[in-house]
Amino acid sequence: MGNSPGTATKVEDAACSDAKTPRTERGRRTLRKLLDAAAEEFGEKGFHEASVSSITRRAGVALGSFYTYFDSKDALFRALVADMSEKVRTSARSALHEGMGALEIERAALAAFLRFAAEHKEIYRIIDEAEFVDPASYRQHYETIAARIADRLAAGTASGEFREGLGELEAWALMGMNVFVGLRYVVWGGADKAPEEVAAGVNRLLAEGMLKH
Amino acid sequence: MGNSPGTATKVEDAACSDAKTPRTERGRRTLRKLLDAAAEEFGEKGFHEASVSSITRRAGVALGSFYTYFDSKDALFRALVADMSEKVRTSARSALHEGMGALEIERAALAAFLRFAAEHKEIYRIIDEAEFVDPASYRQHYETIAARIADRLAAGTASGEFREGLGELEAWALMGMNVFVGLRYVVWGGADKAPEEVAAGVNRLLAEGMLKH
DNA sequence: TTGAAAGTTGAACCACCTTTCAAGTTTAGA
DNA sequence: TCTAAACTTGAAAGGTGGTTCAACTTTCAA
Repeated sequence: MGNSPGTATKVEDAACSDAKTPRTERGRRTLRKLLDAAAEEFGEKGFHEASVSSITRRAGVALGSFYTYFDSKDALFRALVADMSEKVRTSARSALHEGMGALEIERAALAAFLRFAAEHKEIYRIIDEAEFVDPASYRQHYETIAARIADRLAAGTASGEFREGLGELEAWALMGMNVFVGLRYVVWGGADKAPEEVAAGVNRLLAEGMLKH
Repeated sequence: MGNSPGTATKVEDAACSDAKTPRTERGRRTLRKLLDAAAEEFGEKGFHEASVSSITRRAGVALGSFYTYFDSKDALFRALVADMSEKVRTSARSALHEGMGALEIERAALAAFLRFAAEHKEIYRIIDEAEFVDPASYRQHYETIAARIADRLAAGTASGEFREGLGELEAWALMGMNVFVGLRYVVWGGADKAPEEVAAGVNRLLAEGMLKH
């Protein structure tokens, strides 16, 4: 998965809520192998088709070792959702810089999300399946993102760039656009459109709407 | 489920692709009981938590009878997805009338979809789960709807109401908005906002965008 | 009325997978 | 070096639930 040291730490942090924290270097390596194997396995097969034995086989550890680190298959999935959810938020935030205009911020956040999704197509399947495996995290994932978008919209209104009346509804609408164009042009691909092109198109819709003139 | 005769026929039609068509009146009644029970069961529990025996119990028929009508649990689910997908499209189309403006059409279509979702909250879970159980129908469902939206946008441009440059990307963005506001304000509810209010908010975003003035 | 086709029934079969466990190996610190 | 804790191992327990099947009942047309 090619983690930078920074994000690697994050994975372990997020996972620790459900994982039994390893105390040795060997333990940390095994936990990491399990998490990486699980991300691949769940991404390819989905939760129910994926099996613990197949995950341990992929990770190259014994079946029984799994239960040294996780209480259950469910617990592993929850740890993964928490981790992916955190990564999505981080990727968008890292694209924002001082001095950007409100509209520019929305374009940059979407472009960053799309680039992230291109490298981690599993997120869609993992987040989507959380609706069934772990509804609470599913809901929290989207509510957290919507809240962050709503904050950005309010800031845009405060700075005089956005009109009045942009609230939760508009945040959800924007989030829905972003998720769906990511599904269509990044996950389903077809190399149809580049992330920047998609982000620009959505941005224009946000700025001008659809009416003539 | 309170089917009008029209939609009831549709259910059977859609299901027939996978179901073994019953030849007697009694058979048609049993098939219908199974489909209705399955919609409830899958909606409440999701595909994997739902069990064939629980569906037949709910329908009041013997376990073995299930296999008179469907080859497998998967086949039943596919029949249900086809049916639900058709119903969603029908509900939006039925809200459109002659002489409506292009923007008005979008508002009416969204409002109709939201009202439909309010009465059939199962659609979200069933369509969403198709991503894992039957990926081809999942994809087809959204591609079909996006194509229909794109047609409406093109018509709006042709009539001079919408600007140039509205294509597939904008159709997917619009669809994403509609799906997500439906999830937030209808499926998750909270009686927070009425369908018409949601549709009006999204419509304004479509018309004016977010910029000041 | 009658018999062949359609439909019903539920116990049993079976394949699959999560989880446990007791015995063995490695690690880390004193 | 030595030992207690951490970690590993894979066979097997235990459960679940989809699917089959052979005996039985109902329907329908001739």
